[in-house]
Amino acid sequence: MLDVNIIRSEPEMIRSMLVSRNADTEILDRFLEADEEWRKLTGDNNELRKIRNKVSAEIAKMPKGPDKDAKISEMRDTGEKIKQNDARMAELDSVREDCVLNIPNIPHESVPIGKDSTENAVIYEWGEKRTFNFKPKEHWEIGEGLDIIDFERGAKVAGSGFYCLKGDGARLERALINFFLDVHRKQGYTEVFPPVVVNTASVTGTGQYPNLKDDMYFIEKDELYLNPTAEVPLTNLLRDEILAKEDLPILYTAYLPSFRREVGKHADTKGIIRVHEFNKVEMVRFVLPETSYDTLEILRKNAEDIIQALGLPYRVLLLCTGDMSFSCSKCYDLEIYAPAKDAWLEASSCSNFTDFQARRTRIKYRPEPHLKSEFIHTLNGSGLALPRTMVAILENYQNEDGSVTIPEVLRPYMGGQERIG
RNA sequence: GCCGAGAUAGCCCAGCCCGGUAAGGCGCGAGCCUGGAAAGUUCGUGGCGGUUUCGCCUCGGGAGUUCAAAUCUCCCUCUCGGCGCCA
Repeated sequence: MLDVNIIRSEPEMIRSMLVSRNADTEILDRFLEADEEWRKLTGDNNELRKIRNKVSAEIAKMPKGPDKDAKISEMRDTGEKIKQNDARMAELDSVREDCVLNIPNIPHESVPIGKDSTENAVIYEWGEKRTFNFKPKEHWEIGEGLDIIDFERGAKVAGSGFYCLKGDGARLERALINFFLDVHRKQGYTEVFPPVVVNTASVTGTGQYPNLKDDMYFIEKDELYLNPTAEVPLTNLLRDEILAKEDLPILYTAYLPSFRREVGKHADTKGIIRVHEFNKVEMVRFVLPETSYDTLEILRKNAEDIIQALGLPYRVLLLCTGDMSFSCSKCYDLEIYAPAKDAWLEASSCSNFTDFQARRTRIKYRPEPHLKSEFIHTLNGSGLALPRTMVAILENYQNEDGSVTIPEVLRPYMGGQERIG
């Protein structure tokens, strides 16, 4: 959510921002129109209330009689007028809120202008792509060959888009989760195990609601959403809190299953690249505003360290305005190389949300004692999404006989085992 | 699921029965005092707008009654306790 003062004072900047993000500008005009009338009525009612407060105090002190009755009757009309204005303001306010909740964050000046993912900037590549002296298999072939991924039975239990890991596959998943969390703990994050369901206030706070609401699983009876990303519960842990300046930065990490309905998305339906339920380890940072862009670089490094430790080739993308998600002002994607299709898989997204989420969640700090509290900045990065890391490991570490070598850093988590199969 | 008790400023808490400017304490900050500190004392310490001394809003959320609601009525949410059920 943007500061409404910015929308009022620089509407043309907001308009061109919306265009650069492929968003509809009609929302801006709707806001400005509603806001103008709302502000006028606010002023009117302020004035009417002032009169009513004053006269009510006089009434309290007046003796019974026609003078008093006249005042009361007068104030009855004033009260009626206030009530009418309030009703109109409530209408306008819901328009304003609807608009402001649907206006995306303002991209940082370093973000390239572009219409879609083809215009993202590749910052650099890391690692050597392995050369194979045989034709590398797809991850699902490897997984099924080793009986460590079971698509059919996963679908039997929960439906299409759900899968099951077995044996060393399940152990590898657990090893990765533990490894990721251990690394992040050493990087300074506090490990958290939050709820897997989140309420509407939480998904509104981080910006998934309303614009991504159809992509989340919703439990109607309890009005709860299945967690779409641990960014939601982690960020909302501190919702409506005023933090002490000396407590910042606050760093949380969590392993949590994530659920996405993936409506209308038909690419990558084979394998585990795009599924409805996946595990993910997430990092969230609550920081002082002036440090957030430097922190984004650190956050990205925190995620990169993991991919490097696994020895997987990857590249860093700086997303352009047209491809960035709703809440962020700047975002890097980390894509791991998958040799079977000669493709890059997005395994991490590291974003600075500036005060956009903090404003929605009302997370503040006091710069100096007794000064006005201000919104903090929030950042979030995946470290990492499990299925795509699994794909990259299976494909990059596969051997000609169908077995998979376990990356060295994971072996301590698998009882010293060196290969699967 | 049933019954009961609660929700008031950063924190604690009074006011509610009986409607009329939200009291007090803690913590924090500033001034006075002091050689310095403590103690003492004065002031400040929710939000928005205007910017000297002003106004409006704010008592978990919403609706209602009233000239006037923290206070009365109704609905909802959350917390705590008891009972029930339960991995």
